[in-house]
Amino acid sequence: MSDPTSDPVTDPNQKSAPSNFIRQIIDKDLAAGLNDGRVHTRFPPEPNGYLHIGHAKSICLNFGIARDYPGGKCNLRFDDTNPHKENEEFVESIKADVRWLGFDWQDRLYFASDYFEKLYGFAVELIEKGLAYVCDLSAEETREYRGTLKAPGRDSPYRNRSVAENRDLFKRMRAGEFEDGAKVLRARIDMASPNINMRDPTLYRIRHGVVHHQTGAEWCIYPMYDFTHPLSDALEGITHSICTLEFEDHRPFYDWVVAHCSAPYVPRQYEFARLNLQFAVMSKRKLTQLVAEGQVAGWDDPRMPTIAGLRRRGYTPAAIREFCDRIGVSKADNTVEMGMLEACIREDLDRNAPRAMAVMHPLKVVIENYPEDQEEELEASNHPKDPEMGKRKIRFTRELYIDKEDFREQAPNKYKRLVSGGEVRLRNAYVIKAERVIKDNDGEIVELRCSYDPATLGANPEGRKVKGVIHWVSAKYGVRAEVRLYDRLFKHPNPDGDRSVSSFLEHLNPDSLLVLTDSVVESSLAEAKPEQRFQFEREGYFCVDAKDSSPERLVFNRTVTLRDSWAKLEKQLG
RNA sequence: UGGGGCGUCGCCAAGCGGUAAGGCACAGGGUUUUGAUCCCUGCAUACCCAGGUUCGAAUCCUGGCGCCCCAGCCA
Repeated sequence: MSDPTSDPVTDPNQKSAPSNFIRQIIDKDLAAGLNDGRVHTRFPPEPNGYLHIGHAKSICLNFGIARDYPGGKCNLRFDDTNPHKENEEFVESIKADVRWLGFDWQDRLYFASDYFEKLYGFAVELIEKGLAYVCDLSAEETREYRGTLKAPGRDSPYRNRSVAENRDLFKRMRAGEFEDGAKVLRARIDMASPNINMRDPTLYRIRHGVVHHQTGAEWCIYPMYDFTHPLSDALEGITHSICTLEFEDHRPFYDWVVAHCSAPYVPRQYEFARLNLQFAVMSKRKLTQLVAEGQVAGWDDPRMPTIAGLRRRGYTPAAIREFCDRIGVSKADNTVEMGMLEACIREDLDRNAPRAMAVMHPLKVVIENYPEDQEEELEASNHPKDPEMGKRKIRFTRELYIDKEDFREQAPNKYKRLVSGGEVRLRNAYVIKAERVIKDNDGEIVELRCSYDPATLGANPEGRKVKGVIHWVSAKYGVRAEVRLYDRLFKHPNPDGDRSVSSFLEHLNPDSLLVLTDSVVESSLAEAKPEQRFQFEREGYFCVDAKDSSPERLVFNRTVTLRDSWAKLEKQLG
């Protein structure tokens, strides 16, 4: 426990993932002696946004396969063919997130833009073979000529240009002789194909005036994804090119490209179902919108389903990996419940987070029979089941705070906390009894006067049973802190699937963030460092905010609450 | 009146012709100085529907039904 890297749950290299249909395909390929026994995958993000939990599924799949098969490799390759939407910040965030998740691309960091020159060569090859042509149709005309889902398209009037003319025109496209949109290079396949992706898809478009984050102003023509991807895979010797279901009907073109260009290798594409999470949106367009409109504080806002957001929320890499293992990989559309993700982080943090006490809504308690000048240093264990996590000191004083939620003047019999005239155990300390309630002019309870039983430290009281245990913090030694209580960002389980509203934004949960500025935490937390995680007993798991917390002003983010059977019970009681 | 996929418990998901794994959730019970954790127990005579093949079908065949994706010079 002292060395987190020795924990099989924490170390991605010590636990192999459950099998799935893709691994079965690899097993068969290996058994058949394909690919010289190699297993080589790649994770190919476009750097046009931050990675989210859906990407984590793909990362765990691809890097997980590389990890679990002997000699397996997984490349990190940026699919950077559309400079208009991409930038270096996204490149860096993606690298950081993949690393943080615990995966390593070693020396295989690639960019599709690394291959621009080779890609150009392959395009020329297609032209030479009469399999590609320069088309002057406008975007709108191209759409018209394409036909519809049910009706075939028509051949472009430029479809039968000579090889020489195509070669010349394409060269001049590259040289910058034509304006944006004036010409494109298209594959010459079949305008009547029932598969729209085979109706002479665009290979290259002209884009002047954009600075590519990797290639600068070197190019004014950029290859399309469908052309770039299979060739990048081929160039890297990828054996299994794994992508999501929506690319399934692009596969014929993927195979066409590899077959007709003299690529050094024939990779195969396989598709799996992308992840949907309840009460979240996963499309990059929508996540970008949330950030751009300031609906959240940024890509790493703890309410975002991004890797950076989950990290800031307090999720661990191990929990996210575990989640990805548990949800599995299949081809069936799926929407996973939040409870699944929460179960994973609770499981990790229950085992690994040290305990501490923090009072969210402080209510002052004065223990009248505790001498004014007295104080004690008590011991509390950092984990109820793991003695190796050690103990810490906590200060007990005459004045302390408990949570407002833990006291009621009267309450149903099931209520196990403090009530007027009743007793309760202060965790790691004494049993106290509520003697008097002090209220302000509005009738609000502002203070409790209590007595304590000195014989109950580490011992049960004689002759009576104390049902409840509540947490507390010394008023004298406790440290004020800001606590941010996060909840789901949306109040609808499927915010972007509801056609009855004009925008998914209407489903935003107005209570997704509740900031508590007057919380008090035990003094041992004063030194807590950014990203350190704790269980605040009886409340939940919290982590020190990586950006806003400082020794002068501690800020804790709630990762997830503890399971709360009392809340359920109370609801049933009405 | 196109093409490509998918339909097994509330949510994921095994199953690959021999008689329905597992996880999450849920419900009961036990332990507990966290109403947490942990530990037991329960939870699909049933696999979208209907036919058929077979000694035997969630698995094979036929026909339906439902859902998802595709008409960017995005990925």
